[in-house]
Amino acid sequence: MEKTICKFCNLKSAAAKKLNEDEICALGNNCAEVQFKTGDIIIKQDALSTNVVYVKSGLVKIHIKGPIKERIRKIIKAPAYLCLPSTFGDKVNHFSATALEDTSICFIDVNVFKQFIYDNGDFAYQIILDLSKGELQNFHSCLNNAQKQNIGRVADAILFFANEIYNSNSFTLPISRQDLADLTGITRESASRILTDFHNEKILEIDSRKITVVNEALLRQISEKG
Amino acid sequence: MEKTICKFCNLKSAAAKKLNEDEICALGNNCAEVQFKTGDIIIKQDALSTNVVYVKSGLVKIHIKGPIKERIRKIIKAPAYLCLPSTFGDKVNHFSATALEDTSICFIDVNVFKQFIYDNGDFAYQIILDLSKGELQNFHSCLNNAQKQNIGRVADAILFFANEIYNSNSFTLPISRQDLADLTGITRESASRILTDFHNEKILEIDSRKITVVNEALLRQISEKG
DNA sequence: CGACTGCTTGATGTTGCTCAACGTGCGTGG
DNA sequence: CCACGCACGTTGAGCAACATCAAGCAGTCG
Repeated sequence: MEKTICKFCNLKSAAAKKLNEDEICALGNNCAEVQFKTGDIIIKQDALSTNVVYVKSGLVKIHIKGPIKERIRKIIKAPAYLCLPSTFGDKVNHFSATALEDTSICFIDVNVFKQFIYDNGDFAYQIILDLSKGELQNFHSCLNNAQKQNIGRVADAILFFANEIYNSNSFTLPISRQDLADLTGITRESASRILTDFHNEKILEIDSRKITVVNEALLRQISEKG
Repeated sequence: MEKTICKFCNLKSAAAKKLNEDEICALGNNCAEVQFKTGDIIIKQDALSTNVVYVKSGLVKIHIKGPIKERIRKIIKAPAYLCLPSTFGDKVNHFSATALEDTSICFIDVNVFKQFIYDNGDFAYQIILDLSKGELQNFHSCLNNAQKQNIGRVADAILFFANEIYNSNSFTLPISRQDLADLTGITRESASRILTDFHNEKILEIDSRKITVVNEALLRQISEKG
């Protein structure tokens, strides 16, 4: 039965590790795991958010359709909760989520989740930690973006993929140039231009979506100088 | 004794209202109320954050010294918790807070606060709600700012003061032009220019820091169009 | 009264967006 | 199978928005 699935899951969140035997059973009974393929939409903006969404494995982009243009808020790597604030702060999703690679998602009944917060202080505290860290991170990225010019933002994005996502100087970009532009808040043309600039200055090796960071020191310098 | 102070305080946060008799006593015993005058620094960036900070009354600006220039993150009106994420997510403050008018602050021992989260599910849930709403709000303001041009941001700021802070079309700006610029992420000169533009176009009546919104509809339109 | 701060205004340079043209790969329908 | 539309990517030219630089003005404090 499903009961056992969560119990023996080795990809539990920090909060879920604090649950006791009974609670884990409750979680198993009110939780559904779903597989998504690259490009699949996981949750849709403005839809009712009736579940807590946990990314068990894979890679996801959080994006939002603004009044003017699409914006990618961030890229999330498993394991992580997706948009907890949406779930609690409001009834509807404030953004969409799309899988960037094959991804496993657990949908958890929000009432069960809420009950855990009420009953299990350890669990609640972990969630609060999670939210706090998320906000700090989010805030800093906002701040950085606001002060940097385009070249710095693109450098940031490249370093983010290299260091945070793939832990390698050589990787395949999981998104298109348009998406890269939406992620950094610039235009498709600017993104393209800057990438070729980086290539010309021997900072990156680029073969369509395959990217190798050649001169990381310089890239980091560009990122920091803005 | 201090015990009674919190108990009979009529400016309790939503979370504090969920505390029981004993907990309120504990709060009273581990909480210090301090008065700040306009311009006083309440907390300082990079200092250790050993207390939860609650704004009981008054007005506060949260600002951060970036690598390039000062940035004002937001203006907070009582009652509200200040930078909970900093307190839990990290040991040091990620920003400074300065009083914009005479302000009452309660410093609460973080361990007592933490204990409430562990022991009192209602309390924990209120904090989670608070954090969630904060993040959603924060996120939307980031998004807006990123897509808007200067004139729209200034319009935003004026509307914010008129509607959120003073609930009046006529008010005295509690900050300098430089601060307004830091708040909207533009230069002092641009802020100044845009204000006189608004004045010339009969959108605002301006007498140094005294501002009256004359044509709110148009201002709102400017804010929305970007 | 002079130094200083906060504010305003104009002139100039830079950044990055828009628009437009063009190449490429992919899927669809005749 | 080819023609066609379509999404994606690249490149160049022109222009609008802003920051920067520079100068000047009013109020204030020692």
